[in-house]
Amino acid sequence: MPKVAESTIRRLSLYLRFLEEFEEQGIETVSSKALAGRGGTTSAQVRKDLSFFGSFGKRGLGYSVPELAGRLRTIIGLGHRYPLALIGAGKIGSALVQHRGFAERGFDIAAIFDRDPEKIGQPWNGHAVRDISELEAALTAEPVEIAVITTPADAAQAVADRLVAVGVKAILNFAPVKLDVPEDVTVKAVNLALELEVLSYALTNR
Amino acid sequence: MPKVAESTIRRLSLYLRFLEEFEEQGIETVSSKALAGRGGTTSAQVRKDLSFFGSFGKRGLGYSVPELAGRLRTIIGLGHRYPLALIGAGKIGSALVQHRGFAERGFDIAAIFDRDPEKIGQPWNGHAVRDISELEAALTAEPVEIAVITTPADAAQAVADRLVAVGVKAILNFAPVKLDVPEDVTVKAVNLALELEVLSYALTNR
DNA sequence: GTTTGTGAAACGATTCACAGCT
DNA sequence: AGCTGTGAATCGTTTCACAAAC
Repeated sequence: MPKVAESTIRRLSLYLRFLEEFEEQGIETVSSKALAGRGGTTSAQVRKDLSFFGSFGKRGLGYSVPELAGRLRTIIGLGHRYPLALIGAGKIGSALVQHRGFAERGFDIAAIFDRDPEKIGQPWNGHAVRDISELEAALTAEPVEIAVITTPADAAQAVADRLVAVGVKAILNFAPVKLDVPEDVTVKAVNLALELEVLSYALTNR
Repeated sequence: MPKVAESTIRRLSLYLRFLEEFEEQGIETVSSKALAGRGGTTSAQVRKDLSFFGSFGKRGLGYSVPELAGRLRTIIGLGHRYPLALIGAGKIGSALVQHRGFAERGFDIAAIFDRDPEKIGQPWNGHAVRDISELEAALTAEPVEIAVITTPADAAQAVADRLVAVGVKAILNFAPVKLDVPEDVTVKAVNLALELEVLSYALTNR
């Protein structure tokens, strides 16, 4: 398996989106230049990104839109749907559950856990909220590979430990703490206030 | 003004958080090693990051916690609060409005706009939703530097154009499209499905 | 003639290692 | 003795440029 930078993978995901748009429009063939123009990159970058995984184009012609889309789905691992566990039935959790973009891209929220007795058992955005104490039982019966943590910061590490114990291998973490996990578990952190601080810096330094 | 990588700015924001924790604990002085251990980096990285902006430490001793925190606030531009305009009173918007982390870090949602007549004028998470047609008038009367776009993809570029026209200089964009803006306007994109796809890739390639 | 695929070159970020203060 | 600040070395990513394929 080639060792590839995350920035490359992110661009591949974007290329896939563009290819799907081209597919809808019935466009059969696309050049690296056209793909690059659609996102904010260069044709050389597109070709280099793809070259890590193989050679999918025809010289002089470009890439077959459906073929390249299929290849990218395979590379990224989108050949099947992913059930997700969501821990934390709060504001962000609610937004994610309702978020159309997840299901559209193959990610289904399959189980929701919270600690708050007022929420447990209640219907919530069309799902039932389960008691966090059932986490082990539920995720043993129906395992997931990916979990999303939207708990407060002080609960996140304990939740992560329990997820890892039941075999979760990837975590999307919205809690503003660095999670400590075994190295075969992948964590992606999303920190919204941090993004605003980057904007603040940009505003300040002009 | 030094030209500094975004990755450096992101780490500075994290260092500031850690310093604030140390401050609460009454810790007076901290070494680059201690700051590094708290986030996931190295002491050399911490010192290099700070060195772009000056020399704030004492050799043999480390950094004064309150002083360094103050310096970082100045560098990042957190010396004052930022009013934000939010465009799109949907699920993600709702989560952001309620999100404690924004206000905690100095960002206040000051105006919310939507296109949906059912939402306009309604109280919504403690704020009033205004008609998007009032955007120019409202943001001229009370300008903001930073706006957050949570509209559907197909509305985002038009909204961005209007924001730029009323002087917005930084945009946090949750719509899954690349925004085209003048080069003096900074855009940060947040694409949640993309983060899951990065996890999918990691799961697939082991 | 056009566009890919890819080594080589350029660029950028991180890590090293040590001189210089306290 | 301990820890910072920083030039130099290393490592990784992007861009260039061109031969090969169609």
